[in-house]
Amino acid sequence: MAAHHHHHEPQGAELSTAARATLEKSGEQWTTMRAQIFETLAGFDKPASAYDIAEAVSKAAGRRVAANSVYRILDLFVGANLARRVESSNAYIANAHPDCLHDCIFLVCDSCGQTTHIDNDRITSGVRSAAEAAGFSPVRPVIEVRGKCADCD
Amino acid sequence: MAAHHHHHEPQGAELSTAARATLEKSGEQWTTMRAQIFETLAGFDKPASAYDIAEAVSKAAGRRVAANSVYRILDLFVGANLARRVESSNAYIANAHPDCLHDCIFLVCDSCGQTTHIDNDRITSGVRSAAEAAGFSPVRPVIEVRGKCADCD
DNA sequence: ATCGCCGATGATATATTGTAACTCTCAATT
DNA sequence: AATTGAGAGTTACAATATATCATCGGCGAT
Repeated sequence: MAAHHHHHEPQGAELSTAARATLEKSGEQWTTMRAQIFETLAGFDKPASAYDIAEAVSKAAGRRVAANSVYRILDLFVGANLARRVESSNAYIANAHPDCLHDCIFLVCDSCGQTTHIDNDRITSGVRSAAEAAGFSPVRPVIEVRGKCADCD
Repeated sequence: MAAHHHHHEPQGAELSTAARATLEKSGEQWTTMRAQIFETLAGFDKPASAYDIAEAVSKAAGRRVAANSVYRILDLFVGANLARRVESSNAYIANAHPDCLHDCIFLVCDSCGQTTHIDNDRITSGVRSAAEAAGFSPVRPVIEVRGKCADCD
């Protein structure tokens, strides 16, 4: 790994607090709905689709929450780096350290769906420079690896 | 770029011939429908969705071609390396050199949709080894970069 | 030859994922 | 009290993807 860089990986309530701080710092409100969606997303152990989240929040809150509300809020979260979208799964995952910005790499297990995330700045900056070398202005690298996790292997 | 490696990039009829050879080598038939879909896909200048292809083939052939047939054939093509799926666009692109196997990197312009493909074995093998180092057995790296192409920049 | 099998395709239906347009509510401000 | 604007709800729809069963045509075995 390139630059080490120790994350203290907050979980549960502590993670929500960190997420809230980040979101508010960007001028957005931390509403009840947003908190519920964030906590639900963080509670999944693998990437969740907007519909998974809508269903879980509906059940937990005892009232119907529509998918489009979930999408709005997920988009906001992705923009604020509180969550990431896993493109090859059409699903979202909470960001364990919203305060620090990385291009990240997801390892997605095709058999159990577990998705882990690694940081490797040497690789991601290599991808960015290769794109630049081709006359392209990179905005968002999408680097995901489909395969088998250690447990399923 | 790592290992240079000259592709003679076939186009049009020549590309179809190469695709046909590759597909038949893998024990599959090159049917009229498959040829039409391949040629249609190759005719697009940017990634095409299964529905785009279904529509174009329907128009060209004067009969209705259903999306699911297109999906079946695209899956076959992807499996045989005749086409690639661009995950972040939910779309497909013809592979200009079906006879040689690469992990490839797509540069997708968010403004015009143009998608170019680069090969860089140093990067892709770096991604594979990073995944392996994390106890993961990589099968298919998905490396795409969203951004702006030289023309739109 | 004809019967049955099989791969390819067609037809239909449905599931999943994602957007658009408009409304409602509530709280801050005027 | 009226105005405004952000957040959330409602409804409708579009786009992407899969499942199931039917049909057709070739081809080998009887």
